[in-house]
Amino acid sequence: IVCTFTASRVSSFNRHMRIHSSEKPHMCHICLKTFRTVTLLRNHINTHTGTRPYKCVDCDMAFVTSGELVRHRRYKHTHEKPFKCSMCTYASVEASKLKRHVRSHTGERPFQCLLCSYASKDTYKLKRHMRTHSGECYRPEEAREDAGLLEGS
DNA sequence: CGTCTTTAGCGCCCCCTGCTGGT
DNA sequence: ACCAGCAGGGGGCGCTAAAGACG
Repeated sequence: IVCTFTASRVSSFNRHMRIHSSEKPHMCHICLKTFRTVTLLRNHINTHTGTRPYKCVDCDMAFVTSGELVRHRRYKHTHEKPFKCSMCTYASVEASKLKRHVRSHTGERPFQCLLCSYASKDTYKLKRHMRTHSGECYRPEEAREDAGLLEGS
């Protein structure tokens, strides 16, 4: 594996290289999940305890991380939308939302249903679609065969 | 070097809307 | 006409991980 990291400092490079190891020395005493840094662990424990140190000054919402607060403020208060679509006037608070939006231009449908020919532009639409397969008389093998997805059949 | 902050990303859920087929 | 089911587009938040910044 060739690591293309281009950090200017050796210390940053050394830290980066640690992500290639599975070393996660900091364990949550509640759920036993482990984390690479104490900061990550602290944030995680806050999700257990309900501690939300980052409070919005314009409403009563509060968040575990500063990033969540910034995003909330963009959505609800500042309406800053840094991610602009190059093909229309759409703009979004989050990059992932822009990515999802762009698929409405390109028609790309990366999320294929394994049981029929339907494919979705985002993960949740596929999940929602899957509910239509969960009715009575549902037989996955038959459905896969119908979709031409069973090998040797 | 360790910690805090910022940025990036995935996931989950919900809402509104339009289409379609059954009644 | 009305309604239910379904998919498209999008808003908002939960949480984790990596990189940047700093004492």
